[in-house]
Amino acid sequence: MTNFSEHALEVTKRIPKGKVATYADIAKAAGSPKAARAVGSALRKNKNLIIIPCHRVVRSDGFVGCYSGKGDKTGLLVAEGVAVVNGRVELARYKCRLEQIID
DNA sequence: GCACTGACCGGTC
DNA sequence: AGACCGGCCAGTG
Repeated sequence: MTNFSEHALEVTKRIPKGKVATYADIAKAAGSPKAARAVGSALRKNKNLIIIPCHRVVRSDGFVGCYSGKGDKTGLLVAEGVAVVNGRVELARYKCRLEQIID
């Protein structure tokens, strides 16, 4: 596991229940604002899937995006109280500030 | 070390 | 508003 992955996963872990964060924001928090893709790669390859709420990570537009796991992110989000409409969430409502959850 | 891939983003058409 | 295109970055063969 590289430093970037660790950081990205660590941040993802801290996303509060019922909230979501964008890949771009996580990338920013990880140290590379443009590395949104890399964040996705890290989450896809990571083995800590069980301890990481990767389903709380959505795209900048609010679209849920893809998911390597079995269940679907959309369903999990709805189960946590995050309204998902047409495969997307209301960022204005559920997006959380990573700056505040990072120490 | 090069080249391809991918859970992406932003700007244009 | 919706679709398209190129460019990001890190990981893997």
